Amino acid sequence: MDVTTPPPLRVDAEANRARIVQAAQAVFAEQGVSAPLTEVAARAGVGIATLYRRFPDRADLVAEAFDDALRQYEASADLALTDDDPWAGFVGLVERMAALQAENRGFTHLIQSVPLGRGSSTAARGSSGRRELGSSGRRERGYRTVVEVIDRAKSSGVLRADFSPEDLPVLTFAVAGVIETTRDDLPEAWRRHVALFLDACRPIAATPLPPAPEPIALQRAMLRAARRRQTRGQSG
Amino acid sequence: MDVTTPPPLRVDAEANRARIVQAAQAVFAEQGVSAPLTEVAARAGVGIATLYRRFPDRADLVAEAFDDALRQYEASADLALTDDDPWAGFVGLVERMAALQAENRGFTHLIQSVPLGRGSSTAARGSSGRRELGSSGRRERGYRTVVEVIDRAKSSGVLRADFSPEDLPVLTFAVAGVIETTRDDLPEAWRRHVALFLDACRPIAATPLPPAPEPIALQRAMLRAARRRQTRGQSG
DNA sequence: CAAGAAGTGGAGGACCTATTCCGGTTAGTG
DNA sequence: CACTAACCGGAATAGGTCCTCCACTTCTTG
Repeated sequence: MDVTTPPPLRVDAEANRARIVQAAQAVFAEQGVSAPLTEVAARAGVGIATLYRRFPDRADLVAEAFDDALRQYEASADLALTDDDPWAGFVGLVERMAALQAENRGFTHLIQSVPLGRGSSTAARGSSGRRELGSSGRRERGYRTVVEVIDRAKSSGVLRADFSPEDLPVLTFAVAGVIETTRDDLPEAWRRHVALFLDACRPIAATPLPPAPEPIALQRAMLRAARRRQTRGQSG
Repeated sequence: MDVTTPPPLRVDAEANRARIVQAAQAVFAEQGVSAPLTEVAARAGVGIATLYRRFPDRADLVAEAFDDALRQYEASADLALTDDDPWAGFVGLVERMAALQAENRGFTHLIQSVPLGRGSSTAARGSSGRRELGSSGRRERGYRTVVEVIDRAKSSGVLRADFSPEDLPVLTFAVAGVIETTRDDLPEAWRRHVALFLDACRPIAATPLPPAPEPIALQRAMLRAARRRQTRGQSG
């Protein structure tokens, strides 16, 4: 797939492209990925048509705009695995993920928008035009590391045995709900909810739980949510 | 305030009014309180103008449409207080509240839309035209009971001492986030998150927590969220 | 049963965003 | 420097929702 490399852009076009991505980062961070594209174009100082020519699909723009954030996610997972204390690593990971969501409104959307393993829009083009690891690949690798962090914590006995990797995406949805509602007036409210969640993760707190979500269904749910966000805005 | 009772409606108007409320219940439950009012009107079999004449403000319609749900909330709290086992009462309350959110998409919005103590749109009119306890009053009484449930559980030593009544509204936001994302593909996913939350509520799980939200700021956040939902839809 | 007050429906104006079209502009090349 | 392919910006088209206005209909009452 993708045997032909796209022709390089004219230098002015490449510059505009970069400015669009930069503007998108700012706008999406503030308003989420459903922000009006006209605003992205305006902030980039280009016409709306230019934006559409370069990114026919909003998802393409999103994927590229959040490459940095995704890198941080990846780094967070790696860092967690590095920690000598498996519990501290797990806690740090969970807290950093939530913090990323709080800092960057679009991160929540991204982490759901690019689930593990898709086919299309995988290759992102860097500012130089070289091919790089796409968002999808990055997200996938990140998730694999997360699973390792969880496994390590479980086998060290510091994380309850019935904890499931699928619990983290669900926490992501929950944190998104808290942040969405409290962003302006209680920007730190999510911390306490996360802290409670972490208390529940210790073996000593364990009581029987309802079954963890089916991974495939979870993925479907995330995809559907992403699609919803994309479709929205064009109406209500 | 409100010294003059509004004149009674014509019988056909009263019938239409009832049909609008009924339609609103169904539509809001399915789509949330930001659902297009044209759909409510259509399902009620009346013109859009009729709806607006009777409910100039969307919030008025919401308050009345969810009177039943609010009654269930109140009943849930009462029931929890009745339970012999303070812990079982608390657990039941939390689970029922989340279940109400899952069943009725608008409930989440309502419980945030009518916070403790406002002034206006307090008096709802029953189908007979009599004045009744308004949504606001109902919600306020319900919340008082919730606080009692929490206090009882804490003084019995079955609920961690640093638990705060404000943690429940925040849980509501979190559950809303989970349900919003998983409704179609994992309709039961919220149960596990709630179960984890409950595990965290036991004294044995307690570790130091970040401070609980300021009640006044929490209320502001809820109001703002309600306003956001109201303003939305007219654009994006 | 005949005013006339009360109520009704749907068209229309105001917003907002997405997406395309096209005449004008500019970087790159020989 | 001249020419062309690539590029650009903004206007225009296409939805979708909110809310108001107004000519028409239907209860109610004397």
